Amino acid sequence: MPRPSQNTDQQLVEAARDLMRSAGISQLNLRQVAKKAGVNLGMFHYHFKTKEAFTRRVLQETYDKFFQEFTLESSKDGETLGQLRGALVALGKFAVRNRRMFLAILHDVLNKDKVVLDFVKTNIPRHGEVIVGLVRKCQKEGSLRKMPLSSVMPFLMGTNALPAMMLSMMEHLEIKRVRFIPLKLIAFEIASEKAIENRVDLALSALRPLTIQSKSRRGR
Amino acid sequence: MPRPSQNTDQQLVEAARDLMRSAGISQLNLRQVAKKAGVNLGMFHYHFKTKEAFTRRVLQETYDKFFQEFTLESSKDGETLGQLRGALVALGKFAVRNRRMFLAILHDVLNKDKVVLDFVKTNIPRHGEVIVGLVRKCQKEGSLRKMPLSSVMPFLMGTNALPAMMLSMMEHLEIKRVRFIPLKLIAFEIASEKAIENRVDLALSALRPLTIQSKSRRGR
DNA sequence: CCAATAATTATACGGTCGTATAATAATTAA
DNA sequence: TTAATTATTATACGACCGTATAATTATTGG
Repeated sequence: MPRPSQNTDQQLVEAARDLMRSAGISQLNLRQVAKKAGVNLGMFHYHFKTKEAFTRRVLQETYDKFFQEFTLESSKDGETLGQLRGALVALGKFAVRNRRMFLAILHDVLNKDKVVLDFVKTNIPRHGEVIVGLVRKCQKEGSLRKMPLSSVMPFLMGTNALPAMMLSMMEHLEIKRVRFIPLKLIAFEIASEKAIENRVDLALSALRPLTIQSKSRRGR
Repeated sequence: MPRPSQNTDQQLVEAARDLMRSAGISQLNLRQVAKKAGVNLGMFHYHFKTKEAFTRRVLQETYDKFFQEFTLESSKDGETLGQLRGALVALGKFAVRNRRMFLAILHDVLNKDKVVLDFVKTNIPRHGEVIVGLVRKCQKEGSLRKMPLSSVMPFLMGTNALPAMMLSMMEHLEIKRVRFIPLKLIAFEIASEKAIENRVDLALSALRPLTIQSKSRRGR
């Protein structure tokens, strides 16, 4: 018996997600969103009351799937070092492939958005624990040198996370070339599977025992 | 014969630099800056005309001090590998010490703040070039393995940049502990000079020639 | 002391933004 | 057809921000 809804709430959310990709959630402009969605400005108050509630819903829909998508299921068989390598490569590939999303998350984290914060706080540790466990096991087995985790972990995490972020940021800023080299080429060299694996091997080789210095396992 | 200046321009710049550290340039509020400086709002227009001109000056003064430090520490004499190590350590210390500001700048970059973007685009390459030059020289001299720069550079840059960023972000989010370990302790282990040097040595050792595997130079 | 000059203050203009609300439109059960 | 209910529109309020300006203050050479 009421007037039927035209799902303006969903239209607004989707328009916002589009705009978010280029500008970030922090500088989302409600009038702009409404215009893009072809929906009246007043619908924000009708559906969501406040901007915070609205952005919460936008972020919810954006990040929900993203975080569930990635699970570090390390294969239980093989050497522990090989397992660690596999986990790091998987993490690296995921980071590189979803680099734009990572940058967006970073952006939202810096804006102290509560929704994103909750996601990050619950999801990052989960993956971290897997890596930590494997590193410890390797250290006990002697395949990695004994070093404090506070040194090892940031080092390992940085090997692929930072290249992915740097690349994503350059793309974000639409930088055309670095040192006269086209970004496209650099992107390939940074984001290729081989490059990701190489960086992991590079990092692991640095952590191996000093006595038996050798290349860490190569090839896929 | 005129009324003497109370250097309100400088007071404003310094107040802004303080505020910038916590929130970044992009969300700098002129009324807030004026209040912190104890200077009248109108002085902005008197001294700088526009906000953009003001933030440009703020950034300039902030950066100039940094660059002086960097060039000083990375141009000492000795082996090329030692120079590279010095430059990386200087950069690392710099990144770790000013991690809060780095995060703020990152925030501004993501917000596509025009002033900050101009700055980053013109100044970051300068630091990169120094490192690139040293890496190449090391590779020619044989103290580093020959590898494509596109692999080496992100790897080297990541060793200290990411730990610094991770730490700063955790502080930013007021995370109290990681894996039951107080953040203060972790901060010390990540940000100490020794830790910074260790990470550089770790990274460099991974890049050394495979035949003559040895620890990269230690000590300060 | 006075005129000239530069620095500082108080205040407001115009714009943008999130929010709010009264009026109106569309639908269906009765 | 009408009453009831929900959705949508047009519009405005109030706060904030960068910018602008007229008035006021402090200083010094003549």
